[in-house]
Amino acid sequence: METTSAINIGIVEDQVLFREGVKAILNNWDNFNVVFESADGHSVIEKLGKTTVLPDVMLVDLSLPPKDRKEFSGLHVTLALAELYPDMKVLILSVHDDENFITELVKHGAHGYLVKDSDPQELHDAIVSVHTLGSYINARTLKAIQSSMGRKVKAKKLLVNISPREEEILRLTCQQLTAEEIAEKLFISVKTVNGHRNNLLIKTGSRNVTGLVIYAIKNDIVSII
Amino acid sequence: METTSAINIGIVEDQVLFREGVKAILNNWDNFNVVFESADGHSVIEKLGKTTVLPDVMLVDLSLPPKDRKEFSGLHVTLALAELYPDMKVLILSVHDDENFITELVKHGAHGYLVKDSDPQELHDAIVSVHTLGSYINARTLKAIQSSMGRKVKAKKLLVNISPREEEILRLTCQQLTAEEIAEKLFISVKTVNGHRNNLLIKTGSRNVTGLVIYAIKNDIVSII
DNA sequence: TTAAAAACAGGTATAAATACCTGTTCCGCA
DNA sequence: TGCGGAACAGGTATTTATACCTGTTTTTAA
Repeated sequence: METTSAINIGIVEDQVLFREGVKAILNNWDNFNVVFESADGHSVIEKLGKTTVLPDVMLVDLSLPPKDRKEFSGLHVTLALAELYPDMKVLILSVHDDENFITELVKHGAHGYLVKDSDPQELHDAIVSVHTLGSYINARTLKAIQSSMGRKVKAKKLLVNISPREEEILRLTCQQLTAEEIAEKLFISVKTVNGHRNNLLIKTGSRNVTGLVIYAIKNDIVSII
Repeated sequence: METTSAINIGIVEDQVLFREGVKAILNNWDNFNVVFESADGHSVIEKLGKTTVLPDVMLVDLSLPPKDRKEFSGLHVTLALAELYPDMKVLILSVHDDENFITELVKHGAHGYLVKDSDPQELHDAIVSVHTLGSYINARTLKAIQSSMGRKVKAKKLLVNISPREEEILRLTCQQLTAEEIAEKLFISVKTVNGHRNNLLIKTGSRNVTGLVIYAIKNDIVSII
């Protein structure tokens, strides 16, 4: 991957030492210009309005401290930046490697995610990647996204054998149809539908429809998208 | 991003010309070795079993033609590889830039996604990135993932106001507890639990628990992971 | 600082789902 | 080729969920 023209970088980070450290590291590379910095999420939008040189890439600390009572975390900064400056790339820096954290951020418009204990080379790659490719997602982040999307590669194998008829009834059940409605649709008796449902309960180890629905979603029998 | 040691690459692609073309391009770079190739999805697993040098990165054509009647597309190859060779990185090559296609693939274990009309440099970057970082997702792919996750975000905003008590009952309902069990757990009457459930049905526009469970999953009130 | 709204608790019928059965048919396999 | 197993269809009680109410308390906003 080649670094083309200079990249303007902004930093939103409350810890002074960390902020200065990152700045020092970034300035070690010729084509990185730190053109913006802010210590808290609240002032970011305000300060950006007064700036002539907008950052291409904004590094945002996830754990920005809420000012007053109102929450305005890295997530909110991300949301606001995505809304106001759609061309700006947001690269999250965080101490968390919690899957949910990562997924939430990416879902809300972050272009990349990096844990804070990454080495300088990783930071460099992430910035370049975010700038040139439009995103930076490493293996850890991808895994988080996949698991939050309900990747079910493993479970596919453990699938109990659901018969075609049972699957059909499961699918219709997930569409909030009652046994009676399913019976009408399939031209069979309500009792038969309930019979199949009971077999499904046993096969999937569920106690009631709730379990069936969750099973169906987990095993990609129905999609909730 | 620096290319470290040599990368062993496999190609699963039915179009001979395209396969040869990619091979020629890859061989132009010193540290890329094409060690495996296959024209269809079916023979991949079989052939891999007989191979001594396993590919680090497998390029998989998404639109592999189904052999006979049985479907065995790039998706199936991806699933099979993820299952059998968890360390192998799967990089999808596709003519489609359909969001659903991309998301499905990533969900099922692909480590990267690249449209076929990308230039050689992009292919190079993708292979290196998949190999060293464990993933390659460019702006287009990220957008697809985000938008497929995005429905959740929208729904979050349109969220009807579920009261804390209702959310609690919804959560327990999703754990396959009956109204009676929930009542015991919360030290309230079964009638009260049912009252809350009814309010939930109305608020979420559901017909029965099935709808509640799907609502809860869609809105991240419960996790199915 | 009160009205209004919403949360919370509970009640009564009724509809639906669940537990537990029987019998037939169809298919793989030894 | 006929045996075992599973799919499919149906039936009977019983349990559980749903529809539709009333009243009290707590929040919200004008």
